[in-house]
Amino acid sequence: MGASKTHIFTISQNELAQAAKVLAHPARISILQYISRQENCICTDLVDVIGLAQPTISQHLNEIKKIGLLHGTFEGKNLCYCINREKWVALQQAFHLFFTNVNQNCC
Amino acid sequence: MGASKTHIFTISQNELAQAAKVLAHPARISILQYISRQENCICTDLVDVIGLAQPTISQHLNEIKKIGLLHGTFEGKNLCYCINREKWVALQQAFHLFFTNVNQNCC
DNA sequence: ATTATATATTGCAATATTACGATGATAAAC
DNA sequence: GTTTATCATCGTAATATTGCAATATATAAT
Repeated sequence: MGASKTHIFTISQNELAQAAKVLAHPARISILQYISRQENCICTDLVDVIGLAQPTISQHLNEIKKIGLLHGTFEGKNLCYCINREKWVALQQAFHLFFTNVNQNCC
Repeated sequence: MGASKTHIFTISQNELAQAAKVLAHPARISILQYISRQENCICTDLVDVIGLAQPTISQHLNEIKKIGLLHGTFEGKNLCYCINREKWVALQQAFHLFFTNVNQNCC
């Protein structure tokens, strides 16, 4: 096969896994950390800072955008990406709950 | 290429991404949740409960083991898997730090 | 209008992941 | 010793991910 059998799991299991997948690449970790340190952020910066080709950065940004963690607004020719704080906090909470629940019932 | 360029990122970025990758599959989320609800856990149970073939479950368990999140001890012919609480708490802390740091500096 | 700059999209190659049948290893039960 | 039960490993097919060159798009600057 090769594809995950998502249908045999719950929605929240799939959602958490999906979110984890976005964080499952050092480039995307690095991108999120960099954006959080800037007032705003343009792709060119990321290409220089991170050291991957422009299309690759663009793809990674898209992965992060897909789960609603980023929103970008064009300011002229520059695209300023920003973290969606609401979504960020929600995700943080989801991970927190998972870690806490598993740990509390742990054998 | 197809392989991540891990060498251009920091150790902690790679480690967090690596851990996220382990959580990036609903089967592994489900396995961890199930083990936490049991006194201990044997592979056969997981095969029945989750609904994936035994070799597939075994592979997923191995992924989780690789980052030290599980330790299994044989009790006769049964292998009892247990969550490594120390490692679990350390991972929880790593995710907590990441989420908090990014959020605090967020634009 | 033309050129330069910034980002997205397409197409493709290399590699990784997911899943399972078949087989192997080990220990309990008989 | 043979059978049964439990788990791991091997081999392999299907699919997903990663990365980049080439190209497209869109705005700014000239």
